[in-house]
Order: sequence, then structure tokens, then C-alpha cells
Amino acid sequence: MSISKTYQFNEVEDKWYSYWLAHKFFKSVPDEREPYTIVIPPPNVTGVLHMGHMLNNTIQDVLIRRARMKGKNACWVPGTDHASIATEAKVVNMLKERGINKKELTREEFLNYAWEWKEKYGGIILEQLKKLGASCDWDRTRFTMDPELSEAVIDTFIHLYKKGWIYRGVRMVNWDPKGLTAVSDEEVIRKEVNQKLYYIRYALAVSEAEGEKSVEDTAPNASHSAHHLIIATTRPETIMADSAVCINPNDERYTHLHGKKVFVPIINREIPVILDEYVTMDFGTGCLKVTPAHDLNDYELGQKHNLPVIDILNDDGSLNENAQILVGEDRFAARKKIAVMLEEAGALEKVEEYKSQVGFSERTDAVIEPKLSMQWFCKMQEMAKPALDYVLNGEVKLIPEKFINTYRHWMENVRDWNISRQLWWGQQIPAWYNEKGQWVVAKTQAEAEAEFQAQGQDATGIYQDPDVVDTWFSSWLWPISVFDGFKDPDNADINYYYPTNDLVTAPEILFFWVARMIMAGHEFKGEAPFKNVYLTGIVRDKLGRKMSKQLGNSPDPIDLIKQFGADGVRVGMLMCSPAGNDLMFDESYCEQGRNFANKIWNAFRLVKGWEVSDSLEFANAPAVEWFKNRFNQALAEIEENFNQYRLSDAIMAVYKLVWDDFCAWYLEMVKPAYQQPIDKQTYEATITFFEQILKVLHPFMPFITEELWHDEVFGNRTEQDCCIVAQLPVIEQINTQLLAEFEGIKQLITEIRNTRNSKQISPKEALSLFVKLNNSTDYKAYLPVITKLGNISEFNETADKIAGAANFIVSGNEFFIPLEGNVDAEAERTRLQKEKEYLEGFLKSVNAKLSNERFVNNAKPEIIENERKKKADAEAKIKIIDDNLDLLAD
RNA sequence: GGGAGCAUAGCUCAGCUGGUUCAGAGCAUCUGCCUUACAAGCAGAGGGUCACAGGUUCGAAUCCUGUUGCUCCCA
Repeated sequence: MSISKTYQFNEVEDKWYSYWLAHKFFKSVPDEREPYTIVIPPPNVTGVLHMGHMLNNTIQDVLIRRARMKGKNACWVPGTDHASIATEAKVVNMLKERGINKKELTREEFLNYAWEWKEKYGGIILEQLKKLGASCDWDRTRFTMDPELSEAVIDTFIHLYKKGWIYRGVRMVNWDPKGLTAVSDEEVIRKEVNQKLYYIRYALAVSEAEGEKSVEDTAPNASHSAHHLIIATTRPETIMADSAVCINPNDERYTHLHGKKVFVPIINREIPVILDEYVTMDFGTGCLKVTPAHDLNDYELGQKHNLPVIDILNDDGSLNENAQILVGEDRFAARKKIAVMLEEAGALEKVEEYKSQVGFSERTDAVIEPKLSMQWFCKMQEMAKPALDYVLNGEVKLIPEKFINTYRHWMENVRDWNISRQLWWGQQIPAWYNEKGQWVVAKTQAEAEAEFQAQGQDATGIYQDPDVVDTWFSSWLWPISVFDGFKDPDNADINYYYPTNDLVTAPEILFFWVARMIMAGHEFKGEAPFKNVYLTGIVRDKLGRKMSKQLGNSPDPIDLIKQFGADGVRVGMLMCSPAGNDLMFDESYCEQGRNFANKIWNAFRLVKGWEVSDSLEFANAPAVEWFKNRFNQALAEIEENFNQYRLSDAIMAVYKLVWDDFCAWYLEMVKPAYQQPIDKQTYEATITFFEQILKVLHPFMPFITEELWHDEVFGNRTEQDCCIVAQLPVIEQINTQLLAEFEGIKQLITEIRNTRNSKQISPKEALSLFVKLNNSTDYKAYLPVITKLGNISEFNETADKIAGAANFIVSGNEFFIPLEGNVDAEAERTRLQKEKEYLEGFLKSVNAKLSNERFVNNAKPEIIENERKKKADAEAKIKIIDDNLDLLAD
């Protein structure tokens, strides 16, 4: 092994990853052991690794490696989802670059191109995960459009249709005019946008009783200003789709309009004025134009009042014939033009600046258009109930628990799921139509024809629904379908691995993925697909902004790995990731991780360099005994942190164990003087500790630990003897008294160093130390430790205080370091005075408590006892200080 | 407009059922050190009215109410 002064991760990482792969350490097959299973949240097949993946997969890998090292049969199933909208967009772009228009292709031709694209670019993200060290069972890699998984989707569709839970209906959907598909509410991003509010005059139609004016006479350009009402809208281009104007019946300004009719400007179509309390009187003018085809609320209002639905938009967002004017113009171009036309027609009262929320497509960034369309829906009510119960009764634990509220709120207000997408990339909906527009749901055309026949209908002109199902309709089956639980419901894998243990994902998809997986798990397996759901935070930059491509504030994870090493980045990610809280990522965390790896490396260099002597006596029994206990104590802490999924605390516990306890204390205590040999017993104990530490570190830092594991200082290892499959140490008995005692020794050493520091004495200069014992603390046992770490030449007891010496109190005993002429009596007096004042203040507060009858009567006995002890301690210290002050006065 | 969450050191965060693990950790800062494993390091130190205002209690960072500020979800 090279003994470079710093850890060279780039020489190590690929080597060990290949080794693990070659020796099939990630592979899992069912056996007698207890399974531990994670299914990866399948990343989008078009995706490249971003910081969110980085965090998420680091956590999964830590969990899976730890389970493996606890003797469980650990199985991490990787894969990707087909991301219909995103992928189709990518493919369309690729075709465009090649000069091909999607519209010119048949479905089959298009899909061939799509698969070509997927084969070429679809695996990138999985390859990137390997750089991170992800120990997935790659033989199990799945894709949501694999034949088996697609078949599961189709069968599920048919199953739910037969159950009456899938239906077809006209709904207002979020239409993406660029992607030419409906998207779910969750895929709509709302942003505040500066808009204009147009105030438009609608002329009143005069009833016959009032006169016999012709349409022309009452048209908006007629100057009868008393004969119009004014509406305010941000979307003037939709006036041609108006079915009514609505006012609040309680609005006294408009009582004269009740039962009247008005004309839509420019096209002069007559529409009624309707009354509904839905209208907010103080917004705009209090007159609302009702456009049922292009606004969800208006649609509902239209349904209530039986208004006609006039759809004036094509799928691509341009105006159609129903608009009568500006036909073929894009909606935004039309908006500008119609404003001019209204102005010219004298129908535009005024225009104001206005801010409002507008929905954008997550995938294409197009402004979402509410659109009525025929869609397939999946009923949620029946499935939501049991899925909610799993979480409420704790069968599925959400970590952190605060998400239970959110989950419940969603599940109690669940809406039916629009599962159709107007795309080609995905599983084609298994519905078949005849030329009369009648339909059946069937797996194949032959079955569909038979079904038509059975219903006494004609199958002539049969064709399959051109739409595909939502990608989430594949993903919700993932924990079952990756184990072929649909095709072969009783197979060995599904029986062994299902339900899985932990799911690690982002809270953003709690509802549309996690909840639906629980629904599917319940429906198809009768039990939830996992036991724990660990919800990570969102990775933000240090200014708290979400990392995004547009802001360019996200580092490239692969670059980070190159810069700090995979282990360093993993540690960095974990250190700043409290469960469920967003993390303010900064590269300095990765730097800290890299430094940590380097620290481990150098500790190893030290130990490796030791020369061992058989003839030396065991000189470090107290140090070895202490570290053994401290190690077990840390193991227990780490275990507890894992039980609560507190991974940032777990890594911090490991960090302090290694850096502070092992390197700064233990190694300093046992390390022999320069070029001196070490006794065999100490050496062997140290090597054993080191090996144990490597195991504890491995789930967090797999590469450096595997590298060191194979060094010859640990003896010869077989090919299979790897850190990745080593068994974690089992927690042994902890001697807490010994640990407490040692804390006193550490404190003593710190005080000596502190004295040296404040008196500007070189660490090289040995000092004499005297103790005036006030209790039975046994310092003899630790004499070698104290003299070595404190650089003490002699350590003796003294019955009397020593004048002219630096002094301090540890564990109630007084210590003196004689410093010839080096003690400034005046400074010493002020220091003691200050400390005395503090102690007196402290004592006062304790006495106040103890003399308070209500405290003595109400507080628990152990707390009162504690206060008494505090009082005694403080009094003892004050006495020592007083004595010292007297001594100074002499 | 409805719901949820957060506010503790310069930064990122721990602080369970109120009481010495109650004001803590890591990083950053400052002061000494190139001490033969490590300057990506060593030894020390400083730093907080626990957002604000009330209340409950013998006792509040912790429980209750209100205020302010931020974030997220839904409409």
C-alpha cells in the first residue's frame, strides 16, 4: 500500500467498486436469513444525478450496507421510471434536430425512436450512482416499461376497471399546450406573475318592454354609457367563450341588472346576467364573466346554472372556429390583439397592472390551460381509506412524524386520479372503441372484439385508445412489480422481500407516490409495501434557495466526488441532513468529509509505522480499557441514532469517536516515542480497535474502509474477507464508572495544557505537578497517561497548598504547578475573585431554591437532593478559593 | 382565503414527558504551535435576553395565549 501523506481516493474508489461487483457482494437471493429490502425511488430515465438524488441514495446505501453488516440479507433494487412527459419531450427534441416532425410518424415509428433514445441515454443516472458507491443489486435493475412491469400496469387497469374504480369522464384538466397532454395538479407549478387586468364594457341588451332598439343601437360603440356593465379580466381573449356574466345577488349596485342580458363585445353574442353569491363583490367591478370551458370555477358555476360550454381553444393553445375572430392565433398573441380590438371598438374602459398566480407545466414550463376533456380516472375514495389507516395505526411509520398530518389531510380530501396522458411513450390504455364510439376494456384486440360481441355491439372500425396511462400508474406498483408480484404472485422473491423495510424519498411525492404505493400494496397484496418511510429534506443552497438548473446554484455531484472523494461527499451530505428538514448545502461539508477521510488515513499511517517489540511489557492497560468502554458506549449511541433514523447524529457520533476519542486521546496515550517500539499487547489491542472502527465507518465511508481493511497489518485476508461483508461489532458491557473517572483525567490534562497555554510555556518544557487530595480519587493508575499527555516530569501529593504556583481544581482536588517567579499574584487574585463571585451567585440561586418551602414540598426528592449536592460543591470550592486568596495575601 | 411547520452561538443544527448531559455539537473565528501520523493538522479560548410580549408554575428554551418574521402545502 502506498503511504502517501494524504488519502488518494481517486486511486481507490473504482478499484473497490469493481471488486465488490466481481465478488457479487451486492447480490441478494432469498435464503434463510432475515431480509432487509429497499426499492429505490426510480429516478426519471431522462435524469442526471442531482444533489437530491445524492442525498437520497447516500442514505439508502448507508442503511443497506449497515443491514448487510448486521447479517441481514440486504437487497437494494435499482431501476428507473419511463417518465412519459419528460422522455417524450426529449425524443421530440431529438427528432426535431434530425429534421423529423413527430406528426409525420406513426406511433410505432415514434416508439422505436423513443427506445433508441432510452437505450442510449437512459442508463446514465444509474452509472452515476455507482460512483457514489451505491451497493444496489444491479442484476435486479428494472424499468417501468419492461414487459413484465408494463403487463402489470395493463392488468391493474383492467382489474380496477372491472371493479368499477376506473371510469371515463369529461373533466376540467390541467392542459399543457406545449406537451399536448393533461398533467396532474402536482405537476403544475404556481408562480406569481405580473399581468394586466382589463376592464371591458359589455353593452346591455334592452328588453322589448323598454324599447325596440336594434342590436346595432345597443352595440358597445354606441354612446349609451348608462347602458353597459364592466367586467375585469386577465384573459380578454376568452370573452368569446363567455356564457354569462355573473353578479352577486346582494350587490346593491347591480340590482337593475337582474334578469337582463348583455352583449359580448366585438362578436356581439347575447348572454344572460346570472346571480350567484360565489362572486366576490369587492374584487374587480363585482361583475364576473363566466367562461365554463376555460376556468374550473366558471365550469362549476356553468354546471349549476345550466350554461352552454363554448370551447374556443385548440389543443396547442391557439383559437379555434368557435372564437369567430382571431382564429388560429396563439392565446397570448390573441390577448394582445383583442386588447387593441376592444380599444378600437370603444369597449376597453381601462387596463391595470395586476399580480396573480399562474400555473406552469413542471415539464415544459408552458402556461397551463384549464381544459375540458375526456379522460380516464381512477377513483381514490375507496383506496384512500385503508391507506390512511396504515399510517394512522403505525403499520407504516412516517419519519419524521410531522408528515402524518399532511398525509391525513390529503387522504381525507382526496380527489379522483386522472390517469390518462395524451402521449405515446408509456403503457397504452387497454380500451377499445368501435366506429360508433362505444368502448370496452380488454387486454388485446381479440379480447376486445369478443367483448363487443358479448355486449351485442359491433366491433367494426375497432381501435385502441391512443392515450397512455400516467407514469405514476406504473410507479405505484413498483414495490410489487420489481419482484414480479403481478405476473407470478406467489414467487419466491415477492414472498421473501415483500413487504420491504425502508423507503427513502422526498416529501414532495408523499401523496402521489408514497400514498398510492400504500393503496396498491393494500389492494394487491393485502399489506403495505414498506414499514418505514424516511422523508428527506430538500437540498437548498446556503442562501436557502432550492437547487435548480435555472438558478445554476447546484453543484454537479460527480464533480464533487472528483473533488472530495465519494466518502467525503457522503459524509458531507449526511452531516447536514437532519431527517425531514431541508438542508442548506455547502461544499464545505464535503471538505469536512474529505478531511475526515484524511484523518483516518493518517491515523492508519501512524499505526502501520509502529515497530512491535515482544520484550516490552504491556504499558497501556488503562488506555486500552478506557477506549474499549468508550467504543462500546459510542456503538450504543450510534445504534440508538439509527433506530430513530437520526443519520446526521449517527455520523457525528462516529466522527467524534474516531477523531476525538481514538485519534486525539487514545492514540496519543499509547503512541510510543519517536522511533521507539510499542509493546505487543498494546499493538494488538490497537489493531483490533482499528478494525472495529473500520467496520463502524464502512456504511458511511465504504471506499477508504475497504482499502484499509486489506492492509497487511490486519493479517492475510481471503478474497471474500471484505469490510463490506464484515459483521458489525456487537455492543458489550459498558463500565460507566470507569468512563466517568477517565473524564476527570481528561479534564486534568486539559487544565495542565491550559495552564501551559495561558502562561506561554512551551509544550516541550516538562512541568512538576502536585495534588492536594480532598477525596479518594486514584490518580496512580493513570500516572503514565497524565505524565505523557501533560508532559509532567513529576507528580506528587502535597499536604499543603503551594504558594507561587499555578493552581486549579479538578474533581474536587486541588492541583499545583510550581512556576518560579512566573505567577502574577495580582492577575491570580482577580481570576480567583471572579470565579468566587460567580460561585457565590450560583450558590445564592441554589440557596434560594432550597429555602423556598414550595420548592421543597413540590419538587421530586432526587431533584432536591441534587440541589443540596450543588450547594455542597459550591461551598467547598468557595472555601478552596478563599484559602488560595489568603495564601496570595501572605 | 384555509391548513401545517419553523424561529436557540457568525453558519448549520441537537435539546424526549418542565428541574446539572440546561444553555450544547460540528463548522467558522481568535490565540499559541510546521511537536517525525496528519497545517486537509495539534493544543487552547471566546461567543447566545433560546424571535417578541404576556400567562401557568416553587421553577420555562421546553407548557398555554397573542404578536412579528420565514417556509411549505391546499384553494
